Amino acid sequence: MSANLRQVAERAGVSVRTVSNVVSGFALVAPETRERVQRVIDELGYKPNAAARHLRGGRSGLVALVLPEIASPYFGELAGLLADRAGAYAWTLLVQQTGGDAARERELLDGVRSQTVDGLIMSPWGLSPSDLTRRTDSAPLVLLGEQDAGGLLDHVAIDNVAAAADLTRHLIETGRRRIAAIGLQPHLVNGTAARRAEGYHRALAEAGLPAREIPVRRLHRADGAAAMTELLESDVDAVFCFSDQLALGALHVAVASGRQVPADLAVAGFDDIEDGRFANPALTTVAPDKPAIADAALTCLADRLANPGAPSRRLVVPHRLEIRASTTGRS
Amino acid sequence: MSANLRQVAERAGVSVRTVSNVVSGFALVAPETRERVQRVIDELGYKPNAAARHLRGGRSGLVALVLPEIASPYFGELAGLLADRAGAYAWTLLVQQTGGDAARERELLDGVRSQTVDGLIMSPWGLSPSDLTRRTDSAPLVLLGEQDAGGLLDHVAIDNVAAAADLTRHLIETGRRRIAAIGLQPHLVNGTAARRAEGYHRALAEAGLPAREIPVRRLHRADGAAAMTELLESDVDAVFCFSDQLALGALHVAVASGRQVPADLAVAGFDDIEDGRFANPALTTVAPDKPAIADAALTCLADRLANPGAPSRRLVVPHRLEIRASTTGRS
DNA sequence: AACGTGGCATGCCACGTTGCAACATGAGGA
DNA sequence: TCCTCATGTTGCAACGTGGCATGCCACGTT
Repeated sequence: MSANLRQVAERAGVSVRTVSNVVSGFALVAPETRERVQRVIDELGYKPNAAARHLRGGRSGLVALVLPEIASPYFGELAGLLADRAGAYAWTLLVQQTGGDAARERELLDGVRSQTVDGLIMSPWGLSPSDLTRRTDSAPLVLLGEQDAGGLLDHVAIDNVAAAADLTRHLIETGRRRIAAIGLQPHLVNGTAARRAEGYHRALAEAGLPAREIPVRRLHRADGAAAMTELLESDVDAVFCFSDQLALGALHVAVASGRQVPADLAVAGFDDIEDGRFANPALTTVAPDKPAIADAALTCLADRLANPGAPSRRLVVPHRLEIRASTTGRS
Repeated sequence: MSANLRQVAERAGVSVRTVSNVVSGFALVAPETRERVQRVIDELGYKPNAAARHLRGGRSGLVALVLPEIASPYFGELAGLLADRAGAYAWTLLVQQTGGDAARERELLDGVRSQTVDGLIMSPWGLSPSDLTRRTDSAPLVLLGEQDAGGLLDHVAIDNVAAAADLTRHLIETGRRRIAAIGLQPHLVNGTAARRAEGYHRALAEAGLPAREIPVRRLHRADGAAAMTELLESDVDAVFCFSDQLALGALHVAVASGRQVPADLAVAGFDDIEDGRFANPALTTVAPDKPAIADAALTCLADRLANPGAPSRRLVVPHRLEIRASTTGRS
């Protein structure tokens, strides 16, 4: 059991209030008093009680990161960046997994634990815009990924349409003509996959090429592998997967079944997860600026907390194409 | 701003205490009173205030997961399992990254945020046993991975010596004779790599084969790639990496430089991360029972919380060998 | 000598909850 | 009739902190 303000105060021969002033460092305290109190603080190993501060001040210093699954490399990398950078805002990150389940997302959005946190950073999959805007909880919320919530909520995303079009154009430039896309999720409300599909279609239309789409249930490697197995029977010469995980699953099946990548078949992904850089062959992908996403999300949350009434913002973060061996053949 | 007990009490015409009884569900409350109060609770959307509960009861419902980096697939997968299972204990997971830095680990071990949490689950890299036992904070602590803390702390691990020996024997059985190991971290106090090295040496000694060790700074793919680059000049016919990430980096370099895996060179890892299953070729590895690790850690923490004075335990979790194409050639 | 000023220090209170002990009520037994 | 007991219900106190208003003192000014 750690010491409290009262014990420090008694031992230092000052009032509780003065110790509080020393601890928070703000108010007027005579240098010698401050020093004496500080000595007692060190002696007793006093640490401010977070629960009391939270109750008194209304801030917990916690931010919830709500995402489908932390084990997914893209979210893992993002979580790492967020956790590191949260320190600059005196925040600690708390992880909530939803599995992409709409009911669970709604529950987390609106309460249970949300009283505990100063804000939420969320990547919703199953929630509709109306779910998002209808929420009753008042904790600031920043969305990751594209969510059309009628411009009523803060969110941070890359330009998915442009990115997908860029990547598709790259495939066309390397001579591919029968380019399939893996990764539409018709059962989800989440707009991200739809945006990427839009970019894919746009680039194909420009070049007068046909589209071919394979929907998936989830974005795991196994889904990419299953989709690729299906595609092996057709004569596609390129596959654009809407996530690197899908692409790695597809790549595995393609290579394992004897296809030459990229000679026979180009494979490209999205997200620039570390696995892709070390895949065989290395995976061409769209690389969102993840540090920028993390910074934007935290800054946005901090701004919202400081100014709850401000108009909501849509922050667009840069991305770039990472051309690697899986589409160009140079290793 | 959410309603509090007092407002519910006033509206329901009962005392604050009775509402509290209804909310916590335990004490004696007449069915009709309970129903009336419950109606008001729903009406006002009352949610218990976590800060006040924490202050009053001393429990926050938070458990800190302290690890080197959440973006590392092994830790990411483990964090996902822990986050999911924590719900069964009414816990929420909070993530703290150390980067493997000893000073940061010590800081997290002993305070700052630890007042906030009911317990810590930690995977230390840089801390010595004496650092671990010398800590002043009283929050229950469970260590992940092998840590020789003089038997004074709870920890959960697989039998790393046996696992490494098993894997090395598998390599020998497939005809390998010049087996290198990548992954010793001489600069770290962390005992895990040393245990794996011990198993590796033991199996080699049994077969009368020579050892060859390449130390690394970290366990990232890039480190495995660098180590493999070094090894390419020698004539090893198998590489045992102490993590799948190292192995994937090594595999990438080996394949990219034209080696036939597994014909010319077998590559094996440790951890059974998902990437390895979909690598080209798929990666042979030691698969710790991760769900069991997560369960053991949480149970252990809960037990310790219930009974702070109990003797500390070392929980050994099962593992198994996952033989895949990177060592056997069957894909 | 009286007054004003500014630097320090303090006491009181409230944040929302739950443990504890006490109290009200009505039923049942001596 | 009185006492006991079980069932419901209640008020008080305390967890540790920070905002607010005020008190105190020394010093400089009028």
